[in-house]
Amino acid sequence: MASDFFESVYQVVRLIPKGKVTTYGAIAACLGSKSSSRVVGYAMNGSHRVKPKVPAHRVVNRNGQLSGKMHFDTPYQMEELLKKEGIVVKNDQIQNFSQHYWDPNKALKLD
DNA sequence: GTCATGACAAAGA
DNA sequence: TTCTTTGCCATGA
Repeated sequence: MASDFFESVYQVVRLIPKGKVTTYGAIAACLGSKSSSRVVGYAMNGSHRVKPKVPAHRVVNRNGQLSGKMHFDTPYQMEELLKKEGIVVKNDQIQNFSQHYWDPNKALKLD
């Protein structure tokens, strides 16, 4: 059972449009606690057990690195999914990260 | 009930 | 500039 904080995380992650990615810190900041990025990552760890699975593959660390690819069914599933959405992944690193970056704060503000 | 750990990030030295 | 330390909250033992 996910706590409210986790639910908020899942909610934001599900808002990420296809072909876009965001960072743990951005989500944490979106929730109001920029320092909670670690909790966001842990929330992603439980993302596989929530009913509406969240596109966790669209969430990477601030370096654009596929930090959590090993937590998927298969370690290569994450980059596969990203590639399918048009994102170029090289050596667990998203290329043109700034180009694919999607800011939840901005999206929510614009609504 | 407490202790340690985790898909991270920002600030200090 | 890089390296180290602290914060955050939930989960598991």
